[in-house]
Amino acid sequence: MTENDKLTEEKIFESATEVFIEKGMDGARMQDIADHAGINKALLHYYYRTKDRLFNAVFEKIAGQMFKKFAPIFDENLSLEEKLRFFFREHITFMQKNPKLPLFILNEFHRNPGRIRKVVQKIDINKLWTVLEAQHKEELKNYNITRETIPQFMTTVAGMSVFPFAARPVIASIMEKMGYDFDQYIEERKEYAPDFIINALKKQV
Amino acid sequence: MTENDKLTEEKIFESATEVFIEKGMDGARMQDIADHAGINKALLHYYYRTKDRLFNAVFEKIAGQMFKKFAPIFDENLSLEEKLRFFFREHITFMQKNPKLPLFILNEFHRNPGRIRKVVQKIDINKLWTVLEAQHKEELKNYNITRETIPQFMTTVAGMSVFPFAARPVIASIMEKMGYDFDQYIEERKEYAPDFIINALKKQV
DNA sequence: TTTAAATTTGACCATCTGGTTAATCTATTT
DNA sequence: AAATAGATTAACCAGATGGTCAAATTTAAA
Repeated sequence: MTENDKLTEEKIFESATEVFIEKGMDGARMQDIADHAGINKALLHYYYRTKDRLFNAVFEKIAGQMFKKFAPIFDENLSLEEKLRFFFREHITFMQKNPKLPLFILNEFHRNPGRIRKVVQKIDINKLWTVLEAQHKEELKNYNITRETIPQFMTTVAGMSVFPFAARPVIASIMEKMGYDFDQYIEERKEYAPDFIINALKKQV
Repeated sequence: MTENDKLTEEKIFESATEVFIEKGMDGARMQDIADHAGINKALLHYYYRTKDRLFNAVFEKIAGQMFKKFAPIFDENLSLEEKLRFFFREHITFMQKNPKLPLFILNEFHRNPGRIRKVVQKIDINKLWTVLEAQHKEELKNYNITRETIPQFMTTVAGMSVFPFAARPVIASIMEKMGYDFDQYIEERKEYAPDFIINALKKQV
C-alpha cells in the first residue's frame, strides 16, 4: 500500500514534470498529465488538490535541483580555473540530459516573479562570494574581476552555459543549415567556454 | 474611414503584441486583447480570423524586427572590434526598450519550431559569414576564430547580449539582494561585453 | 471473514474560451 | 434623402477545462 501509494504519486509527479516542462504551466492540461500517467484525472486532484499546487510541487523540485548544480563550486578544493572547467563540464552535462529545463525555468520565473524570492532567499550570495574570494585571494590578483564586475562575470558564465539550451531550436536550426552538428557543438562548449573566459579575464601583463 | 480602419486594426495589432509578449500565445486571451484595445471581441475576428492568425501576424513582425537588428553589422564599414562594439551597443539598447522580447521569442520558437524555418530560411548565413570573412581577412589573423569555432563565437556573442534579458527576473532579484542595480548593470554591459570578447579572442603572442 | 480505511473511477458541473451570427450603427455615394 | 457598403456590437454556441462527488474497488486491520 505504502509501496503502491508512492508508485502512483510518483507516477503523477513524473508525468506532471514532463508535461509541464514540455508545454509550460499555461499550455499543460490536467487531462494530458492523467493520460501520460495512465490514470483517471480525478486522481490528480486526490493527491494534489489543484493544478497550481501540482505545478508548484514540480517547479520547486526542479528549481532546487538546478541551483544545487551550482553549489559544489564553493567547496571543491580546486583552483579558480579548475572550478570554472568543473562547472561548465558538470552544468552542461546536466543540461544535455535535461535540455528543456533552462527555458522552462526562465519562462515560469518570468511569468510568476514571486517564485524567485523563495529560491533566492535561501541563498546568501554575498557570503558565497566572500567565501570564494577568500579561497582564491592570491589567484584573483591575476584576473580582471573586481567587486564592480562580479555581476558581469557571473552572468557571462551562466549565460555561456545556459543560453545554447534556451535558444536551442534557433541555434540548432541555423547550424543545420551551416553544416554544423548541435550536439557536437555542445560537447565542445564544455572546453571552449572555460578557455574563453579564462583568456578574457587574464590581465595582459 | 480608411483612416479609422487603420486606427482600429493598428490598435488591435498593438494590443495583441503587448498581451502576447506578456502572457505568451497560450496564456493570452482574446478577451484580454479586446479589452486592452477597448473594442468588442468580435472585432478581433473581423480583422484577423482566428487567434492563430493574429498571433502569427504579431510574431512574424516581431521576429523580423529582432533579426533586422543583426543586419547592419554586415554592411557598416567598421573594423571587427568596432563592429562588435556597435552590435552590443545597438542590440542591448534595443532590448532595453523591449526587455520582454527575447524570452518571448525563444519561448515561441521552442513551442513551435516550425516557425523558425520561415525566419531562418530567408537568411543565407554561410554567405553572410563569407562576406564578413572577406571584409576582415587581415584582421582575423589576430583573432582566435576558425571555421570550427564560428558557432561557439557567434552564440557567445548572442548569449552575452540576450541572456541578461531572458533571465532578467532571476538576475535582477539576485542583484537586488547583493546591492547592485540591474539597469546600471545592463548599461555597463554595452562596453563590458565587447571588451570581454575581444580580450578572449586575442591571440597571446 | 468482516470491517474500515484508503484508493480509483465514471459521471457530472460551472466556468471559460475561441469563434459565429444577426442586428445595429456609421459613413460614403448617388 | 435614400441606398449601400463597411464597421461594431450584443447575444449566443459548442467544446474544452479545472474541479467535484458519490459510488465502486482495492488494501489493510480486526
